[in-house]
Amino acid sequence: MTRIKDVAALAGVSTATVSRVLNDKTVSPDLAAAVRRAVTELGYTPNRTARSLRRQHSELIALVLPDIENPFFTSLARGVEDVARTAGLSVVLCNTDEDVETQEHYLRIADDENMAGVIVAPAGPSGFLARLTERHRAVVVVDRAVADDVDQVLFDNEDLGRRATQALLDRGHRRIACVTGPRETPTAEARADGWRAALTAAGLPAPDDLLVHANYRVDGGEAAMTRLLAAAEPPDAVLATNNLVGVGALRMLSAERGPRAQLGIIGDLPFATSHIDDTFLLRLHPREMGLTAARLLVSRIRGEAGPAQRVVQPSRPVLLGASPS
Amino acid sequence: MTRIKDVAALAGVSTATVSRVLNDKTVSPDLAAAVRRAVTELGYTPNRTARSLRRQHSELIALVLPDIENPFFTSLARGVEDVARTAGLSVVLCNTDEDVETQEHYLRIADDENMAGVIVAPAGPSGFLARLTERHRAVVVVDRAVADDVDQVLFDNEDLGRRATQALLDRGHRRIACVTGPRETPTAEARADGWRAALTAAGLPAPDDLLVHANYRVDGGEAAMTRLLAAAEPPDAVLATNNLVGVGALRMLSAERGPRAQLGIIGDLPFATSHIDDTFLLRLHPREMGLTAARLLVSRIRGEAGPAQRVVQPSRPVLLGASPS
DNA sequence: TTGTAGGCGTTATCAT
DNA sequence: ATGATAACGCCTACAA
Repeated sequence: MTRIKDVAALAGVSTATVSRVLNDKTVSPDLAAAVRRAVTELGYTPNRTARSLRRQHSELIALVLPDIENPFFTSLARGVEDVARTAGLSVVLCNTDEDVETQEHYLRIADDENMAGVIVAPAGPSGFLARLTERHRAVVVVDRAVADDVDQVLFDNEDLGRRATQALLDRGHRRIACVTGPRETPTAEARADGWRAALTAAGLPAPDDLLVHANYRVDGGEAAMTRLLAAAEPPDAVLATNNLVGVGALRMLSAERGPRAQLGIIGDLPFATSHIDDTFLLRLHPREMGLTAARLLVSRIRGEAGPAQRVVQPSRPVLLGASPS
Repeated sequence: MTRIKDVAALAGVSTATVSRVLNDKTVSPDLAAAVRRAVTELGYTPNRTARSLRRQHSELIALVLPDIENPFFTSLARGVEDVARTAGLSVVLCNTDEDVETQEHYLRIADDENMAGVIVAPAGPSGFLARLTERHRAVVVVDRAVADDVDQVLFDNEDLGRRATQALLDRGHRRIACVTGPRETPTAEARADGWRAALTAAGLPAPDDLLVHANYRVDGGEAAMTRLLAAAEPPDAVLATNNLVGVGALRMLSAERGPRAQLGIIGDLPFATSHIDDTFLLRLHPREMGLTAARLLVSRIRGEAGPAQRVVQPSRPVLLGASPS
């Protein structure tokens, strides 16, 4: 295992000089050259543990996500990675499984490992970030709003719900159901609010039996769709407010015979196994949300950022059908 | 920021004693109690950077994957996580995007961060593990065989290809095509070999025009299926040798009118948007592969493991249709 | 510009 | 069983 002192010995300089070369401080060209030669010859790379102990922060950032199996979040992760790598940071992905304790666990590790910063899509209620912000750690929240005074990158969820519903109205549908997430989930509620607002604005009722609170996963979408299709007065269109319930809804619908309900989905379906030309998609581009969040975090780590800000991640026009991926 | 010396001061002992309590060494009960009280009162958690500098290894393990957006690998990651957490280790997920250089980058970081071990599904040719094994780091390879003398958890890929093909033969199909990955990809080749072996064993030809080397992603499956369906003599059954090309194949097939080819897929389709009762699935259970790999890694980290071994991850009987997820 | 030396927070060795 | 202390590898005053 080669250390900085080995490099120093080989180059005939002090460890301080080696360190300076490695960190682009002022060193005379000839010595710098000698050091670099020694570095390549030995294949030396600095011990990051020692470096981060000394500097009081590492070159790692934590990306804390509630569900790593959801393509929305993996795509977001790709965006974060792209920015981080060009900034010389490495991304550490942590999966909380929507569990507040696991989330605490990972946030604590990020802290104890002196990580440079954290990007988190929070599970559960807010307030958990106090310890991190108190320690002046760089923190960016994505996808789900919190009350804390930190940078946040969010969708305008009510607007998403409204626009997706409007697209269904524009197609002439009048009895439009909404499948959303659990009552305690703010994004799910906001998107459902948008659905309600759009219907109301169009002078239509938004009866309770057309709003289904599912579990926001594939099986939730299946169950909700089954229930809606079996109703006395089935809807002629359905809005699924996230990608997973959209998958479930589509799956049930594909088995249906006779007149099919029109489906609208807020989200993307990269692994659709059927052509979905007849489905409205309001694509969210989570990758760009990741890019935005990472850029924000990097500037905060570098101390270039001002007061905490909330960025509303723009989304695109509603599309009919999905281009693959 | 509270340090071990703060705890020591509050408990009226030396830092050495605090450290001993934290690491379950022998300490008199009363002093231990005092220390624990001080720890909770201050909310102290050890600085992991300092700890790992001293101990020469951290409590992190790296999971280096070629494509974090592929559900196969996210599911594998979940398995690794489950074992790691109960062993007191935290998982760091790294995405190489099938790029050898990026892989090198992350493996180097794992080394420089003194991580306790690495689980890697290798991108590109073998030999890249030399540095890690030389340094006696704990390493487990998953999914893709390498020549290095390290623990490996693999499928018997040729057997997978054979069994999946046999299932199609059992259904009476005779003209069976195979859509697999690029020529340089060993797992893709091995599964195709299995396809060929099954056909040969059944006394059937395995002509070149029935074997398509696709790019092993969704669009590859689409392109391959398009080509096969447009052929002068289209197959009456198609084997897709991984989940992503399976998705693409299914997508094209779902648009097809008239007599549909029977599809067999090696892999799972957690996000299928259609009912796929008429598709053969040979499910791989990547989560269990992750469990196996992580158990192996943990025992190696603890020094309990013997010589490097290759574990063949069992798979299940071919299923007709998929139960969701 | 370069070198010397102290310290980041923890654990392990060596006395007691 | 407990405490003082050195060491892990690096960076950065400070001195020269």
